Amino acid sequence: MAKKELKNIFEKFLNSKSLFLDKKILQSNYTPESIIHREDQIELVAKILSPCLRLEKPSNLFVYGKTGTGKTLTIQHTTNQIEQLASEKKIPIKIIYLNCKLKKIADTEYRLIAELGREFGRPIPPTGLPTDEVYKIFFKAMDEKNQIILLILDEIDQLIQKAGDELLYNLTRINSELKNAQLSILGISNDINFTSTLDPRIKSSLSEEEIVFPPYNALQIQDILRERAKKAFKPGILQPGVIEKCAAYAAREHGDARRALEFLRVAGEIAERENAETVTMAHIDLAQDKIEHDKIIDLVMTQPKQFQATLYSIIISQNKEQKIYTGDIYSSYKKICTRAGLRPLTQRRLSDIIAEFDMLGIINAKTISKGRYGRTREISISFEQSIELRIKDLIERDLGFKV
DNA sequence: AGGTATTCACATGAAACTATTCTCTGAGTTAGG
DNA sequence: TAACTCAGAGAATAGTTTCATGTGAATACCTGT
Repeated sequence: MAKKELKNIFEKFLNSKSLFLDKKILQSNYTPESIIHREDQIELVAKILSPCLRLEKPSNLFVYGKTGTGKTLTIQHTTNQIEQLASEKKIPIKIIYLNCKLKKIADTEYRLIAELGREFGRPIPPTGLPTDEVYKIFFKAMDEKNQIILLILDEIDQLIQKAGDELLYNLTRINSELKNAQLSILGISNDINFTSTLDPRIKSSLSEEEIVFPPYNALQIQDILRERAKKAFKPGILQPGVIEKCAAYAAREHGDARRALEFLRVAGEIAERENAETVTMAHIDLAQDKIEHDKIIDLVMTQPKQFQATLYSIIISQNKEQKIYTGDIYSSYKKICTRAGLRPLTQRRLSDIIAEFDMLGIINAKTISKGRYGRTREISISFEQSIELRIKDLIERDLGFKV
C-alpha cells in the first residue's frame, strides 16, 4: 500500500468526527456506578455478607443466573463497597475474586490454591511443587492473623468440571482447622443444575444461601442500554428504535445484557467507519452479522492444526447431499493429514474432537443408530455458506495448501 | 406374523503414556581463607 | 569451608494412545400358526 494512501486513511479518521463520547462504557469489562434492575439482589447479597463487618463469618453463598444477567457485576459492586468500608474502619477483611474460567490462572486445583497463596504474597511456582505443599503454604498464610476471607469463585462450574468436587470439600472444611482466620465461599455459576452434580455434603455446606438472578426482560435491557448509551454516545446519534431493536435481539437470547451492549457498540463502530451521522437500524443488523461471524472465525482460527484439519475434512465431505458420519470424516481426515504433513491422530481422538466442535456449536453432531449398520454421529455444519467458504480458505492457508 | 438374538460401527470411559515446564535436593566442583 | 553448578528425581498439565466396554435399532433367525 502506498504511503500516501495510508496517510489519507489516518487523516480521514482524524477529520471524521467520532460518534462516541466514551466507548469504554459499552465494553464488557466496564463497571457502571449504578446497577439498575438489580436492586433486590444487591440488597440480598449485602444482607448475607454484612456479618463480616462484625468479624463474623458470613454464610457461604451461591449465585446462579444465565450469562449477562449481572451476577458478576452485582457481586463485585457489593464486595467493593464492603472492601471500602472495611479499609475505612480498619476491619480485617480480605476479598479475593477469582475467575475459574481463565486458563492458566485458576482452572485446576493446584492453580487455584497457588493463586490464593499468591494473593497472600507468597510466591508459588506454576509447577514443580506437590499440591499438598501448596495447600500448606496457603493455609499458613491465611491463618497468620485474625481476619475474614471472602473467596469469590466466578464460573465455579468450569472449575469443578475439570478439577472434581474434592477441592470444594477441602475448602469448605478448611474453616474447622483455622485458628484465627475464617473463610467464606461465594460461588457464581451460569449453570442452574450445577449443584445437583455435587456431593450432597458439599452442596449443603456450600449453598447455605442461594440467590437466583432471573434474565432481564426486553424493557429492562432497554433501560440499561439507554443509561449507558447516554454516556457512551454523543447526543442525538442513535436513531429512534435502535435501542429497542438491540434489546429485542438480546431478549431473544435469554436476556443477555452483555450481548445487547456489544450489539450497540459494534453497530456504533460500523456506523463510524461508514462515516454515517447516526446509528440506524440497518447498522444493528450489520452488527449482528459481524459479531456472529467474527466469533466463529476467531474460534476456528485459534484452534490447533489437528482441529482445523478435522473441520476442513468435515467441510469438504459435506457438500454432497447425503449425510456424513464419523467414519467418512476419519478417512478423509487421514488424507488431509498426509497432505498437510501432520501425523494423523487415532479415531478415538477424532471422535472427541468432533464432540468438542459440537459443544462449541460449530457443527451439529448427533449420535444415531443405523441399526444393523452400526452407531455413529451424523454430522452437519452449522454456519452459513458465505462464512464456510471463508473458513475453508483460511484453513487451507493455515495448513499450507495455499501460499 | 411376531418375537428374540445378532451384529455393526462406532460411542464412551478409564487408565496409562509422552512431552514440556518447573522445583528441589544433594553430590561434586571451585575459589577463597 | 562456603558458595556454586548441575544432573536427577518428582510434580503438574495438556494432549494423546491403548484397552475395554457400551449401545440402539435394522436385520437374521426362529417358532408356532
